[in-house]
Amino acid sequence: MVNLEWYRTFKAIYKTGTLTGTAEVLFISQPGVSLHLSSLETYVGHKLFDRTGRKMIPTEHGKVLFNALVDPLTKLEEVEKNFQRSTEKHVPTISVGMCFETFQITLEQYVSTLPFNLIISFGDYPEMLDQLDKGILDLIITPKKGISANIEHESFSHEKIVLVAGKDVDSIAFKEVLKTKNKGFIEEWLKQQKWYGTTGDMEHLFNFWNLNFGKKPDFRPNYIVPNLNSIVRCLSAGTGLAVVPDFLCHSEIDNGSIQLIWEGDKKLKNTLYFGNRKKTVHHEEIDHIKTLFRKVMAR
Amino acid sequence: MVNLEWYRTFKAIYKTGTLTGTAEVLFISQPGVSLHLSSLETYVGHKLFDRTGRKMIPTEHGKVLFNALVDPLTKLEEVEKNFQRSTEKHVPTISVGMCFETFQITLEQYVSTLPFNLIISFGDYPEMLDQLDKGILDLIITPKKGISANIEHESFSHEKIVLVAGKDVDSIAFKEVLKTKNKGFIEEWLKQQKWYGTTGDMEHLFNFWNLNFGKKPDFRPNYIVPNLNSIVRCLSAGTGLAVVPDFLCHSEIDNGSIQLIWEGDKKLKNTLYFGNRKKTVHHEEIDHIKTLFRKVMAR
DNA sequence: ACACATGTATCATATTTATGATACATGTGT
DNA sequence: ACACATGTATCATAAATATGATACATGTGT
Repeated sequence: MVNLEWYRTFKAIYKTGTLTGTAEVLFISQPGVSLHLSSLETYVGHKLFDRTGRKMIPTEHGKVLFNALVDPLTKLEEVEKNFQRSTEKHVPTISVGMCFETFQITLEQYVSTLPFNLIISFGDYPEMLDQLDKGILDLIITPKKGISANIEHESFSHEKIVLVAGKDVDSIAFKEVLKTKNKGFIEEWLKQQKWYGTTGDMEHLFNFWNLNFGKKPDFRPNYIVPNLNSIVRCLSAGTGLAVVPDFLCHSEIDNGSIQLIWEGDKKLKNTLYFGNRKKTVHHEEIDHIKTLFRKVMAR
Repeated sequence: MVNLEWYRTFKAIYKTGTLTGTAEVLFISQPGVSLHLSSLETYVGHKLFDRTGRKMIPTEHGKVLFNALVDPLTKLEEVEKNFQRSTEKHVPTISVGMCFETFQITLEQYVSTLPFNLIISFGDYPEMLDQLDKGILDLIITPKKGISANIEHESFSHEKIVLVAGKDVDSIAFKEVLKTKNKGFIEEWLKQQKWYGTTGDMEHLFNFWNLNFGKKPDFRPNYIVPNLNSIVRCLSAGTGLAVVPDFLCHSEIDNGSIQLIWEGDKKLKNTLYFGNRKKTVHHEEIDHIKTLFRKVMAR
């Protein structure tokens, strides 16, 4: 098996052009460098440098190898810097998992202001929970609590799944229909309208329909757009209906570009939780993000 | 300095959960694994695993470290596979440098059909030439020849920098103006029109104007779009003028959605070259790409 | 053309690192 | 509660690796 140190030495030779220089850079002896290189050359089965008078010139194979490993190797060398036992703080990286739509209307606007690095990861909730436990994620925003003992959940807001419409939709007429309390009428009126949906999940629409009409919706949305925020933007154009979490369109409802026309007979409401490991070295950063969330969600 | 092998061992411990298992996976002894881990722990200054009865449980620091290094480390471990002295061929990766617009109208459509991996790199020509020499690129498409002895150039096509217009532009009128051969008239007529430009370089327009009017253009384009292909698409809508390389809009000119209204009094013409290292292990793949280019450029 | 500066390869030797043997620790099943 | 399976830590020792000294090679400047 190739010794990873050979790679480091190889890269340094490639950069410095001499074994002596490499030795100085890596704080090892020149014969050691020579040894590393010859070991690597033997291993890969190709000469990697042409030894000219003063300089090591990479061969074609050397160039190919170099390109194959510079990027990951450089990144790996960087890792060390973040772990030196030093007093100087380094900028940590926080990984947060949530659904795409939530990110767009909450954190996105603040990303550039964060005093640490951020990785947003989109995925489904059980997977996110697993990754949180494994340490791949540091914080998740989810409507479903997990059961792991290492993870603490904290509710911070609610989402209501509601029926919204563009401002040009005749909500007065719909109110009249609602007043009849006749499920058949209501359903029929709704099915007459133009509906929006997303490529991925129809979960909200299914649940909403199921809760209010006791069955699956027997129609397909007329327009399929990439995500829930696209729906909100489309509705803002004037017409159409969709079932979405209310917090995704608070501002649009407030300024009148979208109407909340029905919260449902039985209301569909989820609690939103923060989830993070109880033990974490990133409490400060996580709290920072939580604060931003609370600010955005409290309107 | 950390020994990169410690990382490999650390990752394996994280994955297997035991030192013994790690030893088997890495073909080293269990005490060796123990040594690597304790060395790494000493170095980073934190315990990385809790030793429970049967399993190594990563500590918070262990999780953070793991996340910091899995990706690059895994990639680095992959490198080895591509260099084993084996008879089985592996899929090579070819790096090609060219300008963004050229890529879009030539290679883009064939990318999925290539029997090798491809990395397209966009940059300026001198830099690309340098990277070609260093082995970071394997092939470049450029209008400027370099001088390095290791690099061979081959002309394969030409580009004419021409004045094009949307189909609704009154080219008959412009022909009349051209007939006057009065530079002032021509310039005036052109400046009356709506012009397109790109965010980045105005080089084509500058050169064209300079060659035909002996000065810099004293107006700014009315519409600034991201790249030359955007210009072509915008012009296809009907109106507007732009100076672009002809090969970017061959098909649009042919089908009449764009008019080539002036090649200039003095023609602005570049030769396009392939550039690659004379010594390369990727001749076959490079020839494949060259063939595609010749096919696209010959119309 | 020469001395010199710069750089690589090869030794014997020193140091580091890995190993096998084994003691010790902790869950598991009866 | 006990024996046993599974796993880690710690030795002395073996093997691998790194080092300093030095020979050798090749450009550079006078």
